[in-house]
Amino acid sequence: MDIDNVGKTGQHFTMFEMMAHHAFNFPKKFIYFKDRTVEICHLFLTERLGVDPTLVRYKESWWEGGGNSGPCFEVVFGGAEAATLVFMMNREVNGHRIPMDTQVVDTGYGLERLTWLSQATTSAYEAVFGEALAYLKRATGAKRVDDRVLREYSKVAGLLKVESLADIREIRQRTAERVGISVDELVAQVSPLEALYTVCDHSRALIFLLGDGVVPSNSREGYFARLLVRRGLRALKDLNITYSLADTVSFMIDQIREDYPEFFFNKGDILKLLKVEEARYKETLEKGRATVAKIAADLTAAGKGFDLETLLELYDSHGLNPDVVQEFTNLPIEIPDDFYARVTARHERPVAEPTKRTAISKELPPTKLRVYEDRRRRSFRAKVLAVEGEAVVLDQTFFYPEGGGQEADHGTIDEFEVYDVQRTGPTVLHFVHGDASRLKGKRVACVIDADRREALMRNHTATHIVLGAARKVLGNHVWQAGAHKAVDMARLDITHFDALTDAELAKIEGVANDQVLASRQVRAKFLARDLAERKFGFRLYQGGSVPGGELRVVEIPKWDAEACGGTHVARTSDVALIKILRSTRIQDGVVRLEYTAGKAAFDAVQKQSEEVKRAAEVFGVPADQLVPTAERIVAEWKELRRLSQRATDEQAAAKAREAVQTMRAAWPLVKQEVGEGVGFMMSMSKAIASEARATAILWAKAPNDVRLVVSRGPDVPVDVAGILQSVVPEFRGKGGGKPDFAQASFPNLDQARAAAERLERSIREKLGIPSG
RNA sequence: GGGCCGAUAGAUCAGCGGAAGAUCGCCGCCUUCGCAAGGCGGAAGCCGUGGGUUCAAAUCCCACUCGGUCCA
Repeated sequence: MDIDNVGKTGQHFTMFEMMAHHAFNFPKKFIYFKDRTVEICHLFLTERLGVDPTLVRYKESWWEGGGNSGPCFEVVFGGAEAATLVFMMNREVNGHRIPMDTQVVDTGYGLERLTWLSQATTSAYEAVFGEALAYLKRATGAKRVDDRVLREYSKVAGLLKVESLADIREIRQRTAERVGISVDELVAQVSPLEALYTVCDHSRALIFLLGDGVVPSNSREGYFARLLVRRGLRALKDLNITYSLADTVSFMIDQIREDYPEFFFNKGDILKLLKVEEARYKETLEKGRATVAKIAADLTAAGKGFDLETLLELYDSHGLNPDVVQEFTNLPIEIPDDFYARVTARHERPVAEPTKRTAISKELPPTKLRVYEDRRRRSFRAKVLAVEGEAVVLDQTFFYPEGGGQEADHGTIDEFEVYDVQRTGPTVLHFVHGDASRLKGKRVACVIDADRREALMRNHTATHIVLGAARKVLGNHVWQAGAHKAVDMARLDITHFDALTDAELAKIEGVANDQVLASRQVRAKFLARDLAERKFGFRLYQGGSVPGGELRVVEIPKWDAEACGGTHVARTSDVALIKILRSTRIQDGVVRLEYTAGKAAFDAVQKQSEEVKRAAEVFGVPADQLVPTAERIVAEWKELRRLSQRATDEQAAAKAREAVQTMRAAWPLVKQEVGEGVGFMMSMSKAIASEARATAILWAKAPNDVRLVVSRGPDVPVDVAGILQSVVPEFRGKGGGKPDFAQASFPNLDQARAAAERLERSIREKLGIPSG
């Protein structure tokens, strides 16, 4: 869906609510399929909604997706697609299409379109956003638009495929003709309404996005949220009213309170996110204003206007679309119809090749995964069913295969060391060092590395605790955006609109450890999906959605509940200690927390205090004096550096003055070796060159070579760099510079001296004064 | 996940191979009954971090960190 069209066509929405009915036809239990589905649909439309049956058309075509396929019907009327009926009956296996045992009916009805079509309002927006629109209209005092204009407009729009600005222009053209007014007049009438529609639509979409845990950012769905906010704000600006997007959203949340109480509950968080995003856009615009002014000045100086390339660059790199740029400058701007397509084209480059995965081709026997039966079991016996390379397949296992961000268990199978455990379908692969093929068919003794497993369990439970703590401290918009649990460290990525302050971090750490001390139970149990969702809500899916009708729910009562397949300790107190090590903003809208639990946390704390102690020893002060001492010493160091630089400058200037004044020549020329070092020499050279008619040739030893500089005052008519370049190669030197300042280096002092001699002669010659 | 832009004085930025600049702000002086404005002077910089190229790097190349932005 092209969000550019929202508001303009009378029927496009950013978001739509879909209603549906499904039927799963199991082999032994047939419910209904094609004919009956179409019948149900038709009855619903004509009898329930009262749509004229002659307007409804059913278009049959073929649907494919997610490895499945089957026939489908598009249900179209009034030029708009109102529903889709899909009949899944095949599945793709190795490029072959084979019939499914269970045939599925999957339908979708667009609520907004049905509302529109059954209410016969001037546009879909009027039907869907009746009250919110009224709210905004009161604020704008928007002139009433002739219903006839709107009706024609959306009728024409419905007939055409809308893909570009050109299409929109055509719609306007045709509508204007039909109503009998000019295009300009039409646009003047319609555009305030378009803006209103856009605001309503985007506000609603944002409520759902932000309410479902999306934080505006610069990537993925977060970016979509950002886009909606920015477009919404621009539309509001066009309307010239003082309402903020937050006001509109707030009003709408109240409106839909009954249907969506969870958004009402999270209203504070949603509005907070919006306000942050609004402020951020304002900042971007402020910066943009300066950028545009600068570029405009450069372009004017060059006698040019804004070209396409500049506009693309401004939008792509600075977030300023051409409309905004036009507001900031008086220079004429031309925007081609395909501007946004060109932006997209800029990004179209060969995609990175997909990472190759060594797939195990053969069909392997399934493993009975028994980890969840007993979290304390560390040794067991099992039968080896197969050995594939380094992978051992057992008939049953208590090893935890890597998953849910938790690393795999290690241990041994007989004398073989298990270094990784992975799951492929129903099979668990235990990777061992060496050739274990002789174990095939035998019963083996398996032992899990207990320390490792316990560390992983603590870190995993700690992750649930920290997530709950972050949500408590930062707000309900916090969701898990990724997580990894290793042995000595765990990390959790959370959605949040800003980097964390030290205070917030300390608070999260504190709250998390309170939960550890509270010694809450950690319960894990399998629940039917609908039951689990009803009890805990969609917050369950912190690690993404989970397939299957049954979920394993890990619950810390009154704190956190997640669908999770990991291993956990029995009580939060078993985590012992949570130490947050650091937090970084890994991208806009996502903050990464790194922490450890249990023994590793203790080690981390001990290591930190060890380091503080050692640092204190370096300064020779007690540990509690470390900070003030470090501050003092850095301040002193800066002061000393400054003083030393000033002293060098002063001494060098004095020496330079002395050397120049003793000369009493028309063109004083100082040539000498500087014993005080390269820095001193540079200062001196600069000081001499501040005399209008003076010239300096100085050299000094550097660690690896000898440096020489030639500098001259502004009145001396000599290109010292030119002379230097012509003289230096003869003495195995290299260098260059500007007409009034040049430098070179030589391998040793003798070469430098000889070069200086020659330089002096050349310069004197140029100045027309005798040598010596 | 991919692309592009950026990081220099407290702030905003210029400089884009020859040892660091402007404007605002700050401090002092002049002018004033006082304030603002004005005039003169001054302080203030590991030129994001680490490597490389070069006689020479804020400047060119590579990596990293941080920020901005666009696209899927």
